[in-house]
Amino acid sequence: MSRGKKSTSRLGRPPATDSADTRRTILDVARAAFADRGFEVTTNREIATEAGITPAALYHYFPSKLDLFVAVHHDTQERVLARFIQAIEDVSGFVPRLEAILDESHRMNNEDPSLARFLGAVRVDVARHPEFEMALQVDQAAMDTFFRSIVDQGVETGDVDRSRRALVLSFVATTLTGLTTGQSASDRQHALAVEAIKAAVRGDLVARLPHA
Amino acid sequence: MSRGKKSTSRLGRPPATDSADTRRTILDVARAAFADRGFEVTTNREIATEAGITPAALYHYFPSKLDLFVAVHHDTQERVLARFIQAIEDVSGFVPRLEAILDESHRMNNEDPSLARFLGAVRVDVARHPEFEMALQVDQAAMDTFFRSIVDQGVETGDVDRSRRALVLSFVATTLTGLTTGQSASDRQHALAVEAIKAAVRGDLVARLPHA
Amino acid sequence: MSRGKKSTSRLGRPPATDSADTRRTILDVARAAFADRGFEVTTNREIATEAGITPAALYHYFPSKLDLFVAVHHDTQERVLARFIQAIEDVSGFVPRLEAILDESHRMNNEDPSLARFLGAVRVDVARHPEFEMALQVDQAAMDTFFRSIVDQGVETGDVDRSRRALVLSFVATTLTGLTTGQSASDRQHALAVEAIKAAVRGDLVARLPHA
Amino acid sequence: MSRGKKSTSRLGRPPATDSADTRRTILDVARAAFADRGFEVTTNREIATEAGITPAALYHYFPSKLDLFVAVHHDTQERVLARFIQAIEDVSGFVPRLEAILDESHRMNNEDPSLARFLGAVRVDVARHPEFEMALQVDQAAMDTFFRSIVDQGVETGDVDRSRRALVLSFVATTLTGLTTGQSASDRQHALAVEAIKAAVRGDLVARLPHA
DNA sequence: TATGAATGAGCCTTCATTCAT
DNA sequence: GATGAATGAAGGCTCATTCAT
Repeated sequence: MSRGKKSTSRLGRPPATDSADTRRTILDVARAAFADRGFEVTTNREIATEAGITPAALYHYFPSKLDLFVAVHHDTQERVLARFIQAIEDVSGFVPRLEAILDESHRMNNEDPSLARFLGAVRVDVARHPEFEMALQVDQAAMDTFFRSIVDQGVETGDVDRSRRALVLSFVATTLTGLTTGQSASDRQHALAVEAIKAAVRGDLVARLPHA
Repeated sequence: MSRGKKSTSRLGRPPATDSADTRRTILDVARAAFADRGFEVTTNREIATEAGITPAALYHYFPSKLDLFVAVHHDTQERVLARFIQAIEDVSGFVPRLEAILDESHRMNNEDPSLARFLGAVRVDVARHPEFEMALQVDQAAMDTFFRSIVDQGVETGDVDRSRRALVLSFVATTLTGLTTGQSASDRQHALAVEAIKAAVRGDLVARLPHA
Repeated sequence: MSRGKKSTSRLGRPPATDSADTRRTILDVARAAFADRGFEVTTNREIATEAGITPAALYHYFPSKLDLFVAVHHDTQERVLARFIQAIEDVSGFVPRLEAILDESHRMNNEDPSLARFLGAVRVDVARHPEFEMALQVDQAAMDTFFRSIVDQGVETGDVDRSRRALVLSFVATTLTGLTTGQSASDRQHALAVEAIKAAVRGDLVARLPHA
Repeated sequence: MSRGKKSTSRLGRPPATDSADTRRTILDVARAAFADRGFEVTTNREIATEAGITPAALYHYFPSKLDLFVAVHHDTQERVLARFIQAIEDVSGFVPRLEAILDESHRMNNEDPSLARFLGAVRVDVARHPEFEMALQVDQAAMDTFFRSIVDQGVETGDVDRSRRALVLSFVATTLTGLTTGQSASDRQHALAVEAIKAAVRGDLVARLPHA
């Protein structure tokens, strides 16, 4: 992620740098930092250093720390959503689709754990900084809409009972929050959690009520 | 929340009680603050003001902000665990017990939402402050042990397939994290999420796979 | 102005200090600094150092740099106005009163040049920071009222022609601005300027129009 | 204020003229900015943006912000002085000349208020930045010399009493400082102040001392 | 037990300036 | 002649913490 030569940087424009590259690097580095340590604890200096620049240079790309956070959120949300959409493209039926999403989720967590972790962290940071809500709600809404549509299609195809629409939606939200917030540390842990959710959705997590 | 007037009479309650009161107040106030805003964003001044004292006075009760946080964690964990233990006392069978825990969880969220919210927030704060890990792991372990024992008993009674022990444990962890982190804002939302988890555990969240 | 022992200060409350004293010192030191260098150029660190404390300690007394500035303005305005009022107490007639004010002005400039210089500097800083206007206007109004009343009394006693009320007021304002902004550096220069204004008011600055 | 489109034809105005235009624009824009907000508060970016270029481009015309300020001062002083000199060309006698200067001053304030305001602001900025003193003193001296010569001629023609030379000079300085610093905001206010000064010089600002 | 005065470290941000292009 | 990317220095302010009282 960093710029290679560490302390050789001097005043003025550095030779042979691409602005877009630097922006991308900042976004990636910041996502990881925000995911790991949250908005408050992450400092501009940390992000900058990891991106191979100075804190002041950050302001060349983003007008403030909050704006950077919002940009990271937008970027991440967009990427994750694109993957989800692509994952269910050739899949039909509610349960298969949810499973496809969970699998894709696991695949992404494998490639770059900071994606899911960041999205999990956002929930917390938003709760702690009510000002964020407004700035992020546009992106947030896109994801909500996606899941709503999955469930709604399940209702239409008969997979999900109409009366259980809200229930299922709540389950998806709760479960995905738990997955991103608590279980994305190790690959094995994440895989296990994904399998557990799948089993629960299929209805065979525990033995078929032997008490009844 | 604020402390009563100090009695000037020589007889009566010993001063020690006053001190214990203040400590209790600080703990309660701090739990709410940490739950709402997290460790970083919450300032000593806020806690102190809400407890009716000055920031400096905090240091008579806890040697540092971190120690206060740990104390709050210990206190909260203890109280929640006690409620959980009591909730399953007269219940047998894995699913009924899990349901009892979920119900108790909902009841507690109703009485004092800061309990669950704090426990949800801890997970995040610990991840963000590696120093916390060591200090909290003793308390954390107690809760883990509790859930492990629930599942293990389920295995023994045959409710939980032995091969699925880890899976079920992961499900409980994921699900409870999601519940405390994401769904404890409104009572209705929390109730719905609890019902959703119960349905999933019972295996009738969605229609019995018509595709199969 | 400063606290004596320079680098002996350590953490915690310093022994034997009076809060009111420190506040007074800050006010005095800040007045001089703002007068000399203006609001922008003066740093909290400079003020603090000259007052024998750290920049952070400033915030124990004033919530922000702007509030400190406003407090200095209030304090200075109050002191100067009190002196002016006292100076004209036993004097009657417009010209004698204006002369009394000019003399008092000179005396004050001699005792503590920062008083007048600060008031001169304020005009500039307000023009440069429109946000200040609101904060200072209450104090400003008191001084304006004072001068207006002097002129108005002159009108009543017949010293000032009713039709020239605005003209005289403008002269006083222009002249006093010039005095505080431009001529308060050296005592001799200030004295000369005061005499010049007096002569102009008396009408014998230059020879009685020999051209006419 | 903005620069015309660069002509791409090989014939026509040499590029040097374009450059001179830009320089002129910068000077004008900077004068207004420095006059309004002073040296400190005005940023290179503001000046550049208003001149239609980038901050870095400023450095092709002036080696530093301070040099730009000095250049603006030189330019402004020169222009104002030229107008003053021209204003008194056909006028003789001290009072008439001073009145001519005041009138011209008012006319200039009407045409471009930034001229007078800048000169008023300089006094303050110089006091706040001792480094300026040396750089500006050459220009400053020209203006001083001009006023000195006016007064000296008054002495020679008998309009000004020889013993009052310094007094009159001080009056002119005080009064002009007050005019530029405090009264150049509105045209009406400026006009009134000019009339007030004239009246004072003529000796009929207030009624002829009835107390004497 | 509690307060009030103070510190030191650190944060976000701004700004004049530099240099490769 | 001009831009865009970057730096280093500094500034206002906040905060956990300390210590005399």
